[in-house]
Amino acid sequence: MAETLEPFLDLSAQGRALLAQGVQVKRFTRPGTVIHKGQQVSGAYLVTHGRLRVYTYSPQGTEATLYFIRPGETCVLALNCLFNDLLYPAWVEADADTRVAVIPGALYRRLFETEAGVRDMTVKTLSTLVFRLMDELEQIHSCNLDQRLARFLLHHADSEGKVRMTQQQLSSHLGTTREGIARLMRGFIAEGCVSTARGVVTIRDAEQLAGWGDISR
Amino acid sequence: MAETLEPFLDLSAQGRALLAQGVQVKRFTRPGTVIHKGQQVSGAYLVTHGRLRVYTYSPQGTEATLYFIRPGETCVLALNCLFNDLLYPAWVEADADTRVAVIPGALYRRLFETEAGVRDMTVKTLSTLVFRLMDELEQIHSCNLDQRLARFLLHHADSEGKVRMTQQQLSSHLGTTREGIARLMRGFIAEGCVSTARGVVTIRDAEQLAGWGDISR
DNA sequence: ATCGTAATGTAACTTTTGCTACAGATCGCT
DNA sequence: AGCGATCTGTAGCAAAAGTTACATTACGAT
Repeated sequence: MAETLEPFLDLSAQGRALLAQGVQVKRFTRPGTVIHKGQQVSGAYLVTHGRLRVYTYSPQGTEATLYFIRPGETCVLALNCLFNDLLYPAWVEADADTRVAVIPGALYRRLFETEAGVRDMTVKTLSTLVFRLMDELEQIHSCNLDQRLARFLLHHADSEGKVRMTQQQLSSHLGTTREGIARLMRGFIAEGCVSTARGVVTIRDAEQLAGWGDISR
Repeated sequence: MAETLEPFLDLSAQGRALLAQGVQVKRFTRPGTVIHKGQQVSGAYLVTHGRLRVYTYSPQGTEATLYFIRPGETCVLALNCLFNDLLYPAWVEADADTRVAVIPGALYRRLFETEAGVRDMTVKTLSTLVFRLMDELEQIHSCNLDQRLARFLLHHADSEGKVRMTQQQLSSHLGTTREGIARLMRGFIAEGCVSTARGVVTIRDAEQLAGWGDISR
């Protein structure tokens, strides 16, 4: 079980032994809640398979996805809570069938002290998130929704230029409404940048989409 | 010189010796640029006196303050850049006469490996920022400007309930325009929450300001 | 004391976004 | 094939915030 974590942590022999003792592997299926807001965090969460989704609710009740955690990634918020003795500030649910390795808090702290690999991973993870969040903030107050959506689509398209998400999901990601997304899509479609179908957006002209807002409209 | 850093870092004897060798103290006066965007980061910046201001420009040319660094705090972005070999993603200027201890990158990394105090400080600093940023993001898509301004004022008032900033500065902090701030102030003043003068906002009724948006208007 | 500069106050207008309310389309299931 | 559920498309109105433009007020320096 613990072997799957190796590639991410790069541990010494002692570290591996310690880890093997303490890790618990948990499984979650499709729409399963992993952590509630305000919950005590029991340890570091390392996703090995599947995907977790971290989100909050706005006072109006709409939810906004903060980010996903893919295999090999940890939940940074949980790390934060561990190191600062805080309660978890958001919700987490399984976005697919997911396996998570939970490293109990005390063990994680011990590993952090002794294992350079764990330290590196921790700092890198935190740093990456800081940059992601700052970028997000900058975008929010320097771009309009259309530019943010364009960027989001380009960023999340697969190799065939398809983004397999419903407009509802897109809107939660951008913290806006479904109607808003539909309206923007209409604009994109009118210019031939994009075509839509149920649950899929297909990028037709990435160039133009990337330059959206610089030129027309 | 290095002694002023002690309280923040809590070092062993070796650590102190190492630090004493390598630290440089730099001084900056009032409107002095400390770091440019895209610059290589030479080390960790620890402010001992005065205040630094970290900000970015939006494409429209308006600047938005990200945060301040007060005595005892370090520049998290610089830490980030150090650990991930990135270029600095914003601008920094001295907001007052400021003294900064610069711990060169290599030295900082060495201290990080050997000194628990430095590790703690690093992780705590990063974590704190992550929370601050997330809170900011959440606020942005769940509060209107009036609520954000109210909160900002309450948060930044001194012991006499005064916030010594121009409306221009307030607007950069919230990523909006000066006129917007003036408009909101008018609302606050009308309700008697606040009074304004050149360069100062004085909170008259903190209770009401805190509950802004829940009740009236 | 006066003059220039920076800060504030105001107002009308425009754009963007959110909200409400449907209508139509697509999918899976029985 | 029929039905319900989910997803998408549209439209109109309201609220929020940005834009432009200018008047007024405080401060500081000479």
